Amino acid sequence: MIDLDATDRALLRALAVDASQSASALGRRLGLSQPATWRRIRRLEEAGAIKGRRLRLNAEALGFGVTVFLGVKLATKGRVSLEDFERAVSAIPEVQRVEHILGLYDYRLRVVARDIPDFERVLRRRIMTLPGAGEVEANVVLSEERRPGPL
Amino acid sequence: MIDLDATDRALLRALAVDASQSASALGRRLGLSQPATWRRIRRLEEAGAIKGRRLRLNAEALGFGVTVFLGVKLATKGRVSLEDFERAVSAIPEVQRVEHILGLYDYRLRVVARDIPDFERVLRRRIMTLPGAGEVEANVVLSEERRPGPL
DNA sequence: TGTGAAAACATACTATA
DNA sequence: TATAGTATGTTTTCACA
Repeated sequence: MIDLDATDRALLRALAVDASQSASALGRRLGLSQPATWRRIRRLEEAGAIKGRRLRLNAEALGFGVTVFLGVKLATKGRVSLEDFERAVSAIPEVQRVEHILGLYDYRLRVVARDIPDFERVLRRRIMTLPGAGEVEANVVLSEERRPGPL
Repeated sequence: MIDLDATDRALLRALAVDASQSASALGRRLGLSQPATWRRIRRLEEAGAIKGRRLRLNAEALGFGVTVFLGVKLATKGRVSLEDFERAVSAIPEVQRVEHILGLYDYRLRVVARDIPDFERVLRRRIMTLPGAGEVEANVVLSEERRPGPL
């Protein structure tokens, strides 16, 4: 585990909200020079605290208006079946996230589709045919809010 | 809805995986000049296809080893109670995502905590006391894979 | 689209605690 | 030893012809 001082935490908090801020702008707000800020960011990357930068896409604007969470229960739960399931599910482009969880369902999948008929196609042709897939529960996402998290 | 040509889609796909690529490096791979690449990215931002850039943090390395999904059923479901609930839940720093969904539960919350005792504290002091919160189901996340999604 | 100024990144070197 | 600052080269961004 990496331990951070207050400045590192402030940096991560600021970058978690908007990663397209310059080191000099960030440093100015924290009372740090541009190279000092840059070095801290680099150190956090090397230490593994920062895994990378991702684009936040607007799925709706790109024609993917339907997001659904699927709870999937496996019929058989050996080590092999988990790996088979994960491999097969990773090959479905509409699956945006695969969560292996503890509870009533074994996996939670975040699936993005153009519309409801498109989602039905994915569900019937892709999800229901997954190796080992048993019971499936679907939850349509009405709205969603992302927050920076603790720190 | 924005419509994209094949080059735009290739750009978004590449940036969705790693947003810290320069316009010149991206353009080189796509057979595009640096300014042309840069202008396309800018156009996609202005059109709203790109909402921003986020940092991918390593929660475990930062001492937040426990991620739990909570399904929350509201006791009363008027318009006011939804807004009250959402406002109150947004004030909890450990809540990383709030999903309003259709199904057995009304909301799904992604909660990040340092460890299980820390999670219990959040659950008892913060979640159970939310206005209108009824039944709560918890699913500990064992592992997780993020994928670029369709496009 | 290509060019060039302005900005940001990245590194060397020095100072300070 | 660890992290700050100043100075400076390099790359990227971004506007304009």
